[in-house]
Amino acid sequence: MSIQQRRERERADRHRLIVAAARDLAETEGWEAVTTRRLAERVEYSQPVLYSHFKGKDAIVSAVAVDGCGDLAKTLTEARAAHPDNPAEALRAVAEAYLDFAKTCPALYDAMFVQRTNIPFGTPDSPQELKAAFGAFVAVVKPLAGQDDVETLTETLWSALHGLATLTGSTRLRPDHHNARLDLLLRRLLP
Amino acid sequence: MSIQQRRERERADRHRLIVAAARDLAETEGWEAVTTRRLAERVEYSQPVLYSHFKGKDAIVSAVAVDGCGDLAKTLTEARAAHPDNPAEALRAVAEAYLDFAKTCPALYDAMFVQRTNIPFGTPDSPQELKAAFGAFVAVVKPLAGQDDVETLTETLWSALHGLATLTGSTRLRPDHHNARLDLLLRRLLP
DNA sequence: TCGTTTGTCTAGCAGTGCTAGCCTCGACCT
DNA sequence: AGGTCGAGGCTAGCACTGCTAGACAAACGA
Repeated sequence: MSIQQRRERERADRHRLIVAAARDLAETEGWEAVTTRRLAERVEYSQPVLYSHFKGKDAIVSAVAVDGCGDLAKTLTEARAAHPDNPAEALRAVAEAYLDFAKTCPALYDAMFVQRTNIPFGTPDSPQELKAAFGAFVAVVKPLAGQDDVETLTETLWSALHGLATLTGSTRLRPDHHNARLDLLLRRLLP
Repeated sequence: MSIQQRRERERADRHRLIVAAARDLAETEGWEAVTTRRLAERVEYSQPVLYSHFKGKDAIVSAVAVDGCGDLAKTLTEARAAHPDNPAEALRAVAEAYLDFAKTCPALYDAMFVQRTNIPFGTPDSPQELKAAFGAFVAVVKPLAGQDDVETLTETLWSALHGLATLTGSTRLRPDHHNARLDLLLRRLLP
């Protein structure tokens, strides 16, 4: 019995080790550097071991993405909590935290919201980390929604921030004017 | 002299043929299916011929992207021209045309605005097609900008639409509510 | 007609994701 | 305690990727 438990624990540890290594490698050298061979070398196992934990490389990327959603949720929640009595300030803090997250961890952000994935978004069986991240957005939008549907407005705000994050990150927008765009967006979208 | 001209003409034709084949293949089967071998087969030349026209696969993707920007510029300009005396209607038409473009040609859109590229965006030496597409946005935003800087506001609107397009396209937003999000965005961002 | 240039092709390199099949080691049962 | 057996790791290999060196042929200028 206890042997079985120890094995499962070791398995879970190695699972986490793989995800952490993939995330680290991606953030350091970009996703194109994350090959099964290099990843296997990092975790000091041979390549096929990865496939006994994950169905394929895509599944590893997805695991990293879900992991990242947990981090994002935490970041956003903290940003909101810093301004408990000022909805507008809270919104601004959350928006800035979101864009900062995308800027600080571009590869992680890419896995979460850009790369093709089969993580279920916006459905009841979404991973809890994902719901938490979206929930943090909803909480900060709610006081400012007026008569509009909160979830729809939240999705719209999220989309706008996502657009800013990705277009800025891929240098498709003028690098200065970054703050001006955010100011404009928040002032006009959620006054 | 004329021989030289004929050769250059043939080269240009083949250049266009390659770009068109890449675009078609990407749109039909996705970018992951666009390999140099399959592309060479499509244009009925051997693989190394591609490399006498383009520095590498990335350059082919970039050429497709620039090509697509020309199409997008045309689409947006037409959408605006359909409502010459109603700025709000023109904006809505352009926004819808943009999202429709992204939905209809997802692979092309991906090459233009998602994939990593070294096309210079937002600088004086951007390709003319790109400037034209952005110009169409500027034209439609201008009458509604009020006191805000037109270019900054245009970038913000574009970002928001881009966010909607990509998150919708990757099924990260609830599929219904699509129109509700667009309504909300336009009503709040550019009333 | 004879070089020379221009262009295309075959063949191959190093690297990718993924898997078949062997082999070792340790947990079990007698 | 010793034999059995299975979980789990490994080596080796497949079919594919982007890209390139070097052979070869066709078309050009003299």
